Amino acid sequence: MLTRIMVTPEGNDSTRQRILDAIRAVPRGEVASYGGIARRSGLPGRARLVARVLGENDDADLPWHRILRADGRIAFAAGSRPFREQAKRLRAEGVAVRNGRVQMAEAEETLDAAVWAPR
DNA sequence: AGAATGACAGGAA
DNA sequence: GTTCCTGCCATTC
Repeated sequence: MLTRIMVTPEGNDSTRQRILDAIRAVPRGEVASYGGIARRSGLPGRARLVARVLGENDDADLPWHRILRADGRIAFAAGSRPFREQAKRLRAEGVAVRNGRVQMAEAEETLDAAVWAPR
């Protein structure tokens, strides 16, 4: 039916797939923001969608721990179980985590270069 | 239909 | 440097 085709917004699986791919593209030892992933997925301004997809994800191989808020803070409540787990995984990759946050200004640029730079 | 919620972001204070 | 407030998007009550 036409209605069915026309109504499909973006909550479909292909959109989620693009987001997951962008997350998988983040190199080990690097980090990215929710908004950054959204932008690279062709979905500027939909950081919260990225967060939702991550929350519903069940793939153990997905590097979910490399995704932080734009200011470098871990998105989970400080001290919570997932919060500690994320900090642990990041440090395991050599990422400095200080008071639940990392300096990601440089990391973002480095990442952009790694992902987008032609050379 | 209106309000509340959340792994967000950006700018103001 | 931080904390606060507003805007956003999608989903759930």
